[in-house]
Amino acid sequence: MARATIHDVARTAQVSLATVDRVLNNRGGVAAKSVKKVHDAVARTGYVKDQFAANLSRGNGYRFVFLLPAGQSAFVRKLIAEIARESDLNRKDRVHIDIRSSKTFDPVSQVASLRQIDPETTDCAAVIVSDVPQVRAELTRLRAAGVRIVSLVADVQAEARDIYVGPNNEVAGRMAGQFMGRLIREPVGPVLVIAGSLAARDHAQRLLGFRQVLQNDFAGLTLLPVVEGFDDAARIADLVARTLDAMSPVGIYAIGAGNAGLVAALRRANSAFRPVTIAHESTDATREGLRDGLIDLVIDQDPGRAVTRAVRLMRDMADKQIVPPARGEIPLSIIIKESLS
Amino acid sequence: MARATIHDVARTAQVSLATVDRVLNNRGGVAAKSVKKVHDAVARTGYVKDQFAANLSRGNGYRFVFLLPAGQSAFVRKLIAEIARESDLNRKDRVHIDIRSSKTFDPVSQVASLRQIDPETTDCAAVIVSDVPQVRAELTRLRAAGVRIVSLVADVQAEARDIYVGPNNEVAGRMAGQFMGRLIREPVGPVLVIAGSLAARDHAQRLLGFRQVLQNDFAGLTLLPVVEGFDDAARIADLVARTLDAMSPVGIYAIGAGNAGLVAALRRANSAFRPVTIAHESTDATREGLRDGLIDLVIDQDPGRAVTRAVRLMRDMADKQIVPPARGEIPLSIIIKESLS
DNA sequence: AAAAAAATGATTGGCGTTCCTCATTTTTAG
DNA sequence: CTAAAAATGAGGAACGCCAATCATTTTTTT
Repeated sequence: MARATIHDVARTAQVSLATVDRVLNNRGGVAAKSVKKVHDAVARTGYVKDQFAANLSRGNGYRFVFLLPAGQSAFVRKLIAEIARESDLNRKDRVHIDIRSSKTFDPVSQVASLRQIDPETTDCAAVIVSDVPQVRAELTRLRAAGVRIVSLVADVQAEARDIYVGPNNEVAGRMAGQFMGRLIREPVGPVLVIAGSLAARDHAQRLLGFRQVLQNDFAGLTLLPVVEGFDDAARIADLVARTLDAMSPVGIYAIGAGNAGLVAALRRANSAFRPVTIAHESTDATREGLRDGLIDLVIDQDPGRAVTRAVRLMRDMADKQIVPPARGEIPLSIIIKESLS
Repeated sequence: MARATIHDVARTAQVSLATVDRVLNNRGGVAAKSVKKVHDAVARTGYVKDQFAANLSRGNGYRFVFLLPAGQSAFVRKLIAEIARESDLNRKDRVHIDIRSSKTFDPVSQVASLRQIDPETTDCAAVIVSDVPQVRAELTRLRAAGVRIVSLVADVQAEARDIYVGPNNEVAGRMAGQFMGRLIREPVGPVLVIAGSLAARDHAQRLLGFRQVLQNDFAGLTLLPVVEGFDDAARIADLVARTLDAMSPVGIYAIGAGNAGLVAALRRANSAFRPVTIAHESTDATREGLRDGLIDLVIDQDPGRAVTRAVRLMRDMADKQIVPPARGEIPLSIIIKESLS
């Protein structure tokens, strides 16, 4: 049996095609009882809109925007590559993706970029932005204008977006804590934590989770004062080198980016003892660290996956499907030396 | 600028629409120089087929078959649920998925099921089957008849399928080995390995990887003779209980399913000492084990992800896109107590 | 009961391909 | 050079839905 069409729905609902159309695309001006008749008929016939025909007819496809932090960070570069890839793969389905950028950690620049997004010509935007009032206001405005908003990688307040696509960062921190405690053969001593910026919501949440586990399960480990490295490799290298000398930490947890500095410092350290080191994101620097035994474990949020998922959900949202929040969660992967191919 | 259509291609190629169509859908009967003209025009205009229009016109959408092992294993149940979910999500895009099953580990039954697949009415099949000659022959026959074949979760010989979607199982085993060595505070003593069946290609590969790492990096750990549990919980429970008493292993690596038995045996064990335990797949049993501290770490191949990926690739293949083999690889995730939400 | 408003029906053209058929032109073979 | 074969052109119908317009019927208001 072929699939049901609006004709079938009209016939079983005993109304005209025009009325079915009015109901399905809620153009209004339909009596309540007719609406019900149509909905019943939809249920009875098992009608599902043929998205191909719909898109073909409407003419326009999917117009998406990705708004990313500017800059050369390995993570962002990877993200861009993945978006380009995804864009190619979806071109045959009329998906058009526009990549834009705003200054990292700069709400003013972010707001400016958001203002550039024209609700008339974009169906959905995936953004990596700061969770601050001005930005939230702008997001809310866009949503009101009909642009669906996806917060990517770093979440914002729930009211300011339609869905969050990314990992659960508190869980990430807890995993880091657990592995830290267990990979240190004798878990007693100071642990160094380097964040990018504690104003970034993802970093703050990782720290929170990490703290929880250390306090509960590994009382022997003490947290040195958390330092902010602002994802700057040189600064981090210096910082790590000095801490290694002064405090002899048994563990290092690098929450943010700039891990080339971390690896460099560890490589130069001339002590026989090497702290258990955990970092985030699979990049050239962290993979090199893993390979050479300088980093023990990397917690990765596969950007390819996040992008694929984001595009998928954007399509579904543009198709007016209901998207449950859980569908945005992407699992974290753990990478160790052995996972490198 | 709107996207190019075949009309644009025809115009810039200076040929008729009919010729463009003949070339693009290679119906033959076109002079070599016209073919070239068309291809050039495609390149020049940046023409990409509008899959919506194509599907609408052709009438039929995507007809896929999943062939799974029968039985009540938690993994298969989850797989089925994920396929159903994916099927729902894709219905609007005219994807129709048929789920069938064959007796587990039974090539004869598998061949029979494969024979049931009608090349006329199916575009692509994703199968979990044994990698044996009869099955391979049947797969090859199907491929020749125009059915694209995806080997799911467990691979088969490359010639017998179009692409493998699943994790790299040797890497999985290596990861297990590395964590085994590092999570045991003092890595000296015997390690118990339980496989489902060493005839299953995925299990054999995991064992291979595990062995490699233990031999190279953790010489203090010795492998007890590998036992086959045939994914049977009762048998495994008995086996584990007896080994715990007799050999006091410092580690247990459960390669296959039936982990309810493993957890039960560990729970009943009344020794103060508990071996470091690593298992595969996130199921009720393994999650319970993690939560209660009986299992230390689970290596998971997210079935949802495998299914999503499989469907995506099946669509791309049905659309006659070139699909690079690497796109089938799905990463492994590591689950510990802390990852449970 | 008449007038106004609301609801519904009927119909049309178009979206970009696919898959036809039939006519015409060009090339090749004899 | 003619006949046959090959290549090309021209055009139309269909796929299922959308977005209109205009006509007609039903309901509500005065």
